[in-house]
Amino acid sequence: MLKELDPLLHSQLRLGVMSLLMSAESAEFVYLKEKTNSTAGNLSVQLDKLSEAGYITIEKSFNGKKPLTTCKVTKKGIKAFEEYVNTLRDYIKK
Amino acid sequence: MLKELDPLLHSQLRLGVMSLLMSAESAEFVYLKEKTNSTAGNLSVQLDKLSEAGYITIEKSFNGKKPLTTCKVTKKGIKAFEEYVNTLRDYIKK
DNA sequence: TATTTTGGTTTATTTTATAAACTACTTTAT
DNA sequence: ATAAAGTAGTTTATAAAATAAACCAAAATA
Repeated sequence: MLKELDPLLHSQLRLGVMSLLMSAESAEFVYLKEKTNSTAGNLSVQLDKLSEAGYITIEKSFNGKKPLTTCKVTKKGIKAFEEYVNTLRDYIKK
Repeated sequence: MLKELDPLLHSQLRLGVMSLLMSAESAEFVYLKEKTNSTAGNLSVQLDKLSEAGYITIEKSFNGKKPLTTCKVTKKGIKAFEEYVNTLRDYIKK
């Protein structure tokens, strides 16, 4: 029987964000927006969900006078991502 | 930039169905229902969507007196699945 | 022969994703 | 100096998707 895929990660945008964070120490809102080709609104909502779940941390600061939102994946997030990938492999391996 | 994941395949249940069909010549409704641990209603709806998209064919017949729904993946479905998997690899590789 | 089970479909509800509108501030052009 | 446009987001509304609930017809079981 196929196992369930963590619904928090099985979303194109949230998975994209996590994927980027998995290989980047930290990433800024604008960078994530560009790389995932998402709208600011959608990204904002999805980052909140990941943060709510404890998969990432969000830090708001300023870059000179502009607001700066910086995200990092947490240990919990890394674990969830790895589990998700393992589960997914059952779906996509031939 | 991350590419978009075929939304028709990026659904746990539809992906599960496709995954099973990719390695099974054909599969019956009841088998798919068990393997994916889905409800009949949800499965029925999702099979229709895959069929609408031309990713699978659905054949309705009888097994003695009981209705029997048999599904097969099409060439188009195989191609779509393979493309999906390739795109997905960019998301889940470290 | 009433009751439950099988194999589904259809419709309604909930959840999720996306888009649109808005805020607050900054930079650029006039 | 000030209007217009751009940046970096958030909030709210809408559309789409997934799921659950209700239903149907026939068959098997008690």
